[in-house]
Amino acid sequence: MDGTLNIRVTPQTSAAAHTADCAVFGFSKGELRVLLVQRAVEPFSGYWVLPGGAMGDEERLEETARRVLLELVGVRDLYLQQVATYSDPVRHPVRRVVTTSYYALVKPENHTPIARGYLSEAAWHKLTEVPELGFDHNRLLQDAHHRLIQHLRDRPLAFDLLPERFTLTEAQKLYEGILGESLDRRNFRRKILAYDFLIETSEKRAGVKGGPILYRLDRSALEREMNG
Amino acid sequence: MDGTLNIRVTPQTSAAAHTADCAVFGFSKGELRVLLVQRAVEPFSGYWVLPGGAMGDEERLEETARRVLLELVGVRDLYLQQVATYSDPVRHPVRRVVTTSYYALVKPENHTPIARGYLSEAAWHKLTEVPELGFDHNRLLQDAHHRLIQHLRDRPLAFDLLPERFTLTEAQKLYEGILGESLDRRNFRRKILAYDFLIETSEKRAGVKGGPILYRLDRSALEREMNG
DNA sequence: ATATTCTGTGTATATTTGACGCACAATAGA
DNA sequence: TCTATTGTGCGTCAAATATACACAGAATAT
Repeated sequence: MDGTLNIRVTPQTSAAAHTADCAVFGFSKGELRVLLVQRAVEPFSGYWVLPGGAMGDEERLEETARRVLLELVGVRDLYLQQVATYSDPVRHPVRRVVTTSYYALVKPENHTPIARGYLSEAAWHKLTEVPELGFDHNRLLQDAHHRLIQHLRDRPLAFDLLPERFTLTEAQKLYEGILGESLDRRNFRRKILAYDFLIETSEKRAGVKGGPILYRLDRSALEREMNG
Repeated sequence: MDGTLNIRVTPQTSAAAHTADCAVFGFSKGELRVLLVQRAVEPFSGYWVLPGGAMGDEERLEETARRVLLELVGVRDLYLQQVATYSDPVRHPVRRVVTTSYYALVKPENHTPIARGYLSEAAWHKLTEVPELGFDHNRLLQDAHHRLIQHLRDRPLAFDLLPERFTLTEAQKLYEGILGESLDRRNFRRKILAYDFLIETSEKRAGVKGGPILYRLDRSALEREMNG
């Protein structure tokens, strides 16, 4: 695709590498966390960054993101969403790298991240205590978080972060953690039950005062809600 | 349909070309239109597509989009927004091309598109009468339109398409054209005036029954609204 | 047992949204 | 010039939605 009046010689064969970077969010101990990895090689050796990797020749970017996460945290993500593409020519100090960012949602307690390859560490960080990241990843992370909040406001989709059975209070804590604000218990309950993809089970959670009812997700109803 | 068998070994050095494609929306004669160009070369010779071009070596994708539009329709866009990145390995039949789509808003009456380079035609099409496009551009267009509507629902940003002074009815027609639905005149008025970036002028529009009041945009207030 | 803590439910109020009627202004046509 | 027509400007009323808040019951802790 050309047709320019530019004097540029080879815009066609511009060969920037393309990567996919993932903001993997997880919720544990009442806080939203993000999975970061620490680089052991230059550039930005010693810096924490979002996990990412180069797009393969036969791969779509989403597949790249999925593969990278699989290799790193050994999990098939429950939710993966494209956020944006960053193409500043000097965002990578060595060579030109265009990156497309995704956000993902996983359950941290299920997956202990392992540092592999060029990484020296991999760990969950509280979103409120994220250090200065390598490259432009602070910005990527910020944009991804904004997008997550935006999506969550429209339609409930964070249920993948909850266990198979959960109480409404647990769901509320999850929402509060992601949205970063506290919600009224009764209003949250009413609103979330207004959708009809929560199924009340006959079980109650033991060890908690009040004996809260356990709910489970009606996946088919959720699908309908997401599409319709 | 192919030609290039990839024997590439290292996914790191993957060198897919990267383009920016633009869904340029314009509003005229009460309808939302999109700027399409007709290809005169293979692949998809004779097909209409979204205007686009290859990213230059020193260019960010948004600059590419801006440059392509400048070269094609000779206009500095009023609004340009990234939509998504498409990376299906076979979305381009000849070689691998990743594309990032943008949508733009311009005033059609100000700019007569000119077909240049590899193009045989360039014209505004009613959004309701878009033909089968080359590549995956029907999908790109659809996604861009969705994004536009989404943005318009959140915050008013289509005022750039209006003349310096305009009546509320003109603004309403614009919204209706983009959203594809009719709105109640009085409710629209109330809602749009609830924001405070419309300044009532002392002038009235002549030649129109009712003598409607002309408004103008308070750019600084709009900025505040968009950011805050 | 008794106090404590958390869950579950209802209700009253304020705000936002949607539908609609009517008078006035400017034009168009006789 | 006078009248009909058409579109604007403004207000009202009802429905839906969001927000704030109070109390009873269940399970736990002492």
